[in-house]
Amino acid sequence: MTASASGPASNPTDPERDPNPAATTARTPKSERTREQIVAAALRLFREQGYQGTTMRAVAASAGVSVGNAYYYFSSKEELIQGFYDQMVTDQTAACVEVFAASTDFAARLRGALLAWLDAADPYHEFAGRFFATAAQPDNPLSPFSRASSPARDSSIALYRELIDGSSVTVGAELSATLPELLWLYQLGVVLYWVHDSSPGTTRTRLLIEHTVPMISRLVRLSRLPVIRPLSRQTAELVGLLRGR
Amino acid sequence: MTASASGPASNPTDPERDPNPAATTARTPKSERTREQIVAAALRLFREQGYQGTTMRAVAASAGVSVGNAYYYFSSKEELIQGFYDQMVTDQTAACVEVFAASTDFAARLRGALLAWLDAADPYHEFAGRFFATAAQPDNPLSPFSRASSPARDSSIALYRELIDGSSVTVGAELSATLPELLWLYQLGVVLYWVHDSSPGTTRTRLLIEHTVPMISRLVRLSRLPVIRPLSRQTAELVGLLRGR
DNA sequence: ACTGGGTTTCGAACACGTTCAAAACAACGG
DNA sequence: CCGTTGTTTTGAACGTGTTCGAAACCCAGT
Repeated sequence: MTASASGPASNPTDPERDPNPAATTARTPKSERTREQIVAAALRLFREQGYQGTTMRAVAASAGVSVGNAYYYFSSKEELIQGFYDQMVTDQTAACVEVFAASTDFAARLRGALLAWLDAADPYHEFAGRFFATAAQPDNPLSPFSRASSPARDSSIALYRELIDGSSVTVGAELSATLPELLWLYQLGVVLYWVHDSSPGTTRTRLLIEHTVPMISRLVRLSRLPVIRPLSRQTAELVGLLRGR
Repeated sequence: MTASASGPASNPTDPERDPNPAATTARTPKSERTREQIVAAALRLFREQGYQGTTMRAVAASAGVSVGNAYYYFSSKEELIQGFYDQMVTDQTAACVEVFAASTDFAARLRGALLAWLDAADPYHEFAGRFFATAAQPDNPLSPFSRASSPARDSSIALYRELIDGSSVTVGAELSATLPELLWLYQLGVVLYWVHDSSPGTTRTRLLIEHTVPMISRLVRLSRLPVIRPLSRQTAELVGLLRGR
């Protein structure tokens, strides 16, 4: 990690280099090919040698390009991780089609969605630690809250919207709008735990899911109770307040 | 960041170099002096130039030692951050003495404790991002959940125990044991938000506190209600289950 | 004083992420 | 074909975190 010479914010003019992040479509000519080769090589090496163990020189060599060329497409090593991120959302969404078709029970659907994420992420468990660490940095474009990852975030939230709407549960009016976002936050928490989970087969995380899903489900149902209603309202307000960074 | 040559776990035998982390006591001879000079220089530079902007060479020079010597005491640049961490807990605890003396109202005390943390951490806001990022790494000794930071964690949890016990609130039996730990987790969440908060004067974080403290307070009181009790119990169980990593 | 072993300090050397100026290539108008 | 202009590719060079073998220092035991 090299310091950025002078000021804090490095490049003053940033005229958007990235052509298009659309998944597999070959938008621009076949430079898209090179890009894919690089990200593929990176993910493979990350899986095999971990994040730290993978050098940019190795990625470039493995992709059959020069180091400089890798940097032409990805402005840093961290940015290569976006590939991983995208793949997670894609895989989870795909797996959820089946899950959602199987049951309308809220808890079952929530459980399924989380397990789907876990399955998709499993091969990258070791390297995910490094990933979420860098992603946790505020200014970092990879942060789950950042501008740059809003497409991934939005589609993840949309997934939870679908999870709720297709389920048999009735959500109180106050929470209805914000519940998907809350569930997304909950998933973030589970992921955070998973990252730290070194138990064989990530048993602990699965335990966490088995135990928390019923609690969430119960909470959602309770949210309509008169005693709880103010809390629901406050929660919804809070989310609204804190959003829009 | 250099790769660790061969396997994932680097050094096979790790015969504990660190003499003793006790705060300011000059335990071993006056090598302790050097250590302090280094950490002081580091914190100062971090504050002035940020984490990235501070080079190990600069830290060493500013402390009047050689680069190699700095590495004799701290095995990495990240490890220098422990100094920051320790200072936070110390400052917060000190400030809370006054806060706790001033009121027995649960919400007031909780609010005060959080604001105390905020005040202590404020000068390091920019650099805190980098800090928590690396701290978020599972294997990292700086992780708030790790073995290495258990003293800091324990004393933080103890602080919350005191906060509760000295307050006028009555906690349900099920939650009583685990509530301090839960509050510590809550604080972790606030800190996480603070790290990402770029509003002037960290207004947003203060808003978050003003809004969530009453909610927490309400939740704690509700925790004894018959409808909620099972949830409290489950929560307590969960914490017990997941602890003991 | 001298010796020997431990601790502390040094700074050159290394590996890696990143940058940059220039070369190679592609596309197109004459 | 030849220039011109824009895109892609290259690899040497730079700055930084980190390592390592050797020097300097300290201090008890003789």
